[in-house]
Order: sequence, then C-alpha cells, then structure tokens
Amino acid sequence: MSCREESAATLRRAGHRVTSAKLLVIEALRHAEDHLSATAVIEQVRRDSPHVNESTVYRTLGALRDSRLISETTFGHGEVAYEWLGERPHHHLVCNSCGAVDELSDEIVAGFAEQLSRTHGFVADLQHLAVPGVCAKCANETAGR
Amino acid sequence: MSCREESAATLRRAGHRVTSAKLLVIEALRHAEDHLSATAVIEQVRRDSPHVNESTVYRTLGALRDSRLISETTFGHGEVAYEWLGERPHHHLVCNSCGAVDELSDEIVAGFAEQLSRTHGFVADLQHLAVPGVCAKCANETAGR
DNA sequence: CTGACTAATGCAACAACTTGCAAGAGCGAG
DNA sequence: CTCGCTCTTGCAAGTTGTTGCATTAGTCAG
Repeated sequence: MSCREESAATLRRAGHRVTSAKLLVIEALRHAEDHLSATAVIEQVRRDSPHVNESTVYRTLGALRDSRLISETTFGHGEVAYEWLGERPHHHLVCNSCGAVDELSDEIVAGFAEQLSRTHGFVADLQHLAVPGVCAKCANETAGR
Repeated sequence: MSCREESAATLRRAGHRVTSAKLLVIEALRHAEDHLSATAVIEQVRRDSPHVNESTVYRTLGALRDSRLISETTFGHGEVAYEWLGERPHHHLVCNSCGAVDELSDEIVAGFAEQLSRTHGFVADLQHLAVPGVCAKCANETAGR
C-alpha cells in the first residue's frame, strides 16, 4: 500500500472523509517525523497545493488531534507543536536551558498514571506529555560552575 | 501588613518594580483563589482601573510567571489559566468528561520527577501540572452503562 | 531631596488562531 | 451511475495574545 493510500485508510478508519486537504496535512506530519508548528504545516501543505486555506489546516489539525492521529503539545511557552502518532505512545523531556527535546518512553509515565488511578481513582490520559526541566548536560554545567 | 503591602514586598523580593498595574494583577489573582483566564484578569483589573492597557496585563502575567509568583496552565484545549502560587506546590486533575478540576498534592508528582532524575538525569520542573483524564465519578458512570 | 538610569506602560500594528456562513465535495443508498 | 445528505472548505470577520517604539515613572546613588 502506498503511503498515500495508507493515510487515506487511516482517515477512513477514524471516521473522516478522505479529502486532499486532510491527506496533505497528514503527509506533511508523517514525512517530517518530527514536531511541526501549525505555521510550518501550513507552509508545507501550500508547497504542494497553494490554494489550501489556512483555516482548513487549523481545523484539520484539531480534528486529527481529537481522533488521536496526531498529538498537540505545548513546549515551553508559546508555540504549539504537532506530531504524527505512529506506533507506541511516547513523551518528551524539554530542556528550558538549551532547548533540547529528548524522548521519554511510556513506562515511567504509565507508572505515574497508575499511581493516580490507585490513589485518586483518576484515569489519566497521558498520551503525549511534555515535561519541562533541565537536561543532564545543562544541569552538570551549572553545577560545575 | 496589609494585603497590598504584602504583594508589594513580594514583587520587590522578586526583583520587580512596584507599580499599580502589577499590584492590581496580583490582587486579582490572590483574591480569586482560583484559576482565572487572562481575559478575566483584564476584566477584574479594569473594574478598579479602567485605563490599564490589556497588553500590560499580558506582559505582567508573563513576568510574574517567569518569577514563579503565579502559574500558567493549559486546561484541555484552548484557554490559558493563571493562578496565584501561595504556599506549597500543587497540581490538578482535569476531567475531560465533566470538566471537574481536582487538586493533587505534590507527593506523587515529586516521585515521578525523582524517577526522571534517576533514569534520565533530567531535573524536571513540575511546579504546576494539569493532568487530563477521566475522574473517578465519570469513569464509574461509563463502566456502569 | 534631586537627578538619572532603566524597567514598565500605552499605543498601534502585527501574528496566531477561531468562527459563522454559504458553496462545494465525499460517500452510501437506491 | 445518480441523488442527496452531510461533512469540509473557503472566505472574511472576529478573538486572543505579542511586539517595537516612544513616553512615563519607580529606584537608587549622591
């Protein structure tokens, strides 16, 4: 199955209609294999089809997020980043000092969620968490000084 | 010490100049004893001093957040909520189903942060976390059906 | 108390999103 | 294949938050 057909099938499975705008947004995020800002997605989509309206992209991003096909994350203060959610859930460690974004497997986060369930009966929905802080490298440099 | 003098002292300690705009923003948040949206803060500030510019309030909220005097949290998708950070750190459990916001003590979160430190050397800065999910009540109702 | 240095503010333009509405297009029924 | 229901889209106007710059006003040294 081609990449495009796969995207179409995913869309259909999630109850969306298969339109060129949605496909373009999905392709942009899949091929980026990284976080993209809304503006970057618009730019990428327009590289292929300049006529696509920006509000359509915003609406599509919101719809795909609600269907759990992509994640919407706020890194630090300001920008919203979108990312294709492929296989397993994952999370991010964002360094406030150097800006590095590291990946965090789901295990620790899942343990945290389980604790919340045990103690508060709260079923946490942590599919894509961005944890702010200071990375090991920056923490060392600061301590050394 | 009056409430206002206390706010002024807090501002000074954090390296800010004591201005009426900053005091009004702080008082609004302190007396609310709850989360306020940026718009609500502007409204509240203007009830006392209608001449204060909205961009000043936005800038003040940003400055106070950077000084750790207030927290900036995103509940669900959309609005940003500000809250006065009094004593001890605390967090929130936000129900996606009924919208209830419950408080979460820092203990569990601190344990999570410690794990991140042990496994990744990452010093997490989780002073005010909003965990999305489904509260115990809503989870029960769904299960019962 | 006075002057000066610099943070804070107001203003207006800008950037980043959102929303209502009418026109267009996907997709399932027949 | 065609019809029609309804989801999507484009457009334009509206929110919400940000930024550059000139002016105002806290603070602190003297």
